[in-house]
Amino acid sequence: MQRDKKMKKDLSTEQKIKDAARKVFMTKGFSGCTTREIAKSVGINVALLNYYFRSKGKLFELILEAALSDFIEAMVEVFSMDLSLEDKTRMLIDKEFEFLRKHPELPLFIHAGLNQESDNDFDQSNFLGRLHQTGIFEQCEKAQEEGKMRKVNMINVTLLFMSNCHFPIMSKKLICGIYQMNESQHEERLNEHQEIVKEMLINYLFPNTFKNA
Amino acid sequence: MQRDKKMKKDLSTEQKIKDAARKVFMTKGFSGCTTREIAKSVGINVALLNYYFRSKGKLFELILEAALSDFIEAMVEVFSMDLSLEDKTRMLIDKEFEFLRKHPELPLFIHAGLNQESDNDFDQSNFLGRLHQTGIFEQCEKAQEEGKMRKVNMINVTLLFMSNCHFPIMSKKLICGIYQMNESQHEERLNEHQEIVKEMLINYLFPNTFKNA
DNA sequence: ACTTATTTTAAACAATTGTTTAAAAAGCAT
DNA sequence: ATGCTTTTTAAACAATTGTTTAAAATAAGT
Repeated sequence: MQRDKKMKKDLSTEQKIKDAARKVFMTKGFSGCTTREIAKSVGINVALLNYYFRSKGKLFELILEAALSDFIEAMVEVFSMDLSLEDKTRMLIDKEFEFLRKHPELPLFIHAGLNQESDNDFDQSNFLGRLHQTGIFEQCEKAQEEGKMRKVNMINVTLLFMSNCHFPIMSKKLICGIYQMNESQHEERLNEHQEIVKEMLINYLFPNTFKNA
Repeated sequence: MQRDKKMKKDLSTEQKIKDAARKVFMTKGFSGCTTREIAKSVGINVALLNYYFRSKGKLFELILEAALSDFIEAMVEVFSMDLSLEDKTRMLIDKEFEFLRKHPELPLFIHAGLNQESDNDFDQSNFLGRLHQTGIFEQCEKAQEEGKMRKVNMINVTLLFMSNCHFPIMSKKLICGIYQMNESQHEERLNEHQEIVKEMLINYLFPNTFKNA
């Protein structure tokens, strides 16, 4: 009678395992760490890990799904606001940079994690549906018909946002390595980049509002 | 007397190992594969792998370094051409997309690989120096002083290019997962994105040459 | 042909892996 | 306290890991 039957306990152990697993998986990846490492960082026995979650793989899938959900939810939050598309653009980029500064390992973890998994059916959380519910697609479609927004496929719009927000964060080591920068120098570049991306994307997606550089 | 003493042999075994290691490391990452897996894919014994290269780690570093060099070299090639900055921009993006379509695992491999390593001193190949030799920095500086190019730090310029070329490739699984796309649909988005990125970056970096959308 | 150096292999090494088993400890109702 | 369930542990499992050793096969030099 594993869990699932009665769940009255304090939940703290299960949650502590998840937290530790998240931290370890994030920084080292699935095959880059061991179950014992995770257990040790919680202060529990290895067997307890398989007691709560059935296997290392199952635990990983859980963490990965949660990570995906986290960052889709950040988009949903902004899209649900009552703002113009230009303001949503600015807001999304700012929120994304802010969020990713706190969780810089997240993008790389997600992409590497998805590549590790064999099946790509992460439709369980219905991310597309959650995005649709915000009405962002209709808002864009309307703006595009009115000539206020450049007619670009929404998938490409998504790519533009994600490319310019996620990549600068995940490429930290590469960029610092090439340009021989330290942490604070990179931070400075990142801050400037945040403004660059905002201006560039708004200029490109809403060309009528800005006619000058 | 390992290697290094006399190297007259045909080299094919050593190269075959490198090729196989590159392929396996690329798709599965350092800790995602085993030395036996690599050896098997070459058709040799495991010990031979440690005979040519001293350890799994050493072999990995070699592959990673070569991968980094490969993609810096692609940039160097374009920067060395006798073209205007606008043309170099277009050329670089096209070459980058073309190159990455052939090696889609490369960016993720590099970023994940750099995170796995403890020391980030990959200055051995002197990437920055190679970039400087092309004269691209002077060309940009001159254009910026003449008001033909937006005054943006070269590190940010690098980030803009890499973000918009690398990320669309490495995010394939994520984007396909969210938007429920198959291979060919994704390919279509990618082709369109290539044009989008070209126009967007040129509009942003060289605002004088294009005043309209 | 003989000697020497290089390349390749089979086998073993000790350490670590994810997972399971069986028993102990802790909680909880009665 | 007594039973029962849930939580936690220690120990063991078989499989796999990277690496090494010692011997065999091949090539090269004379």
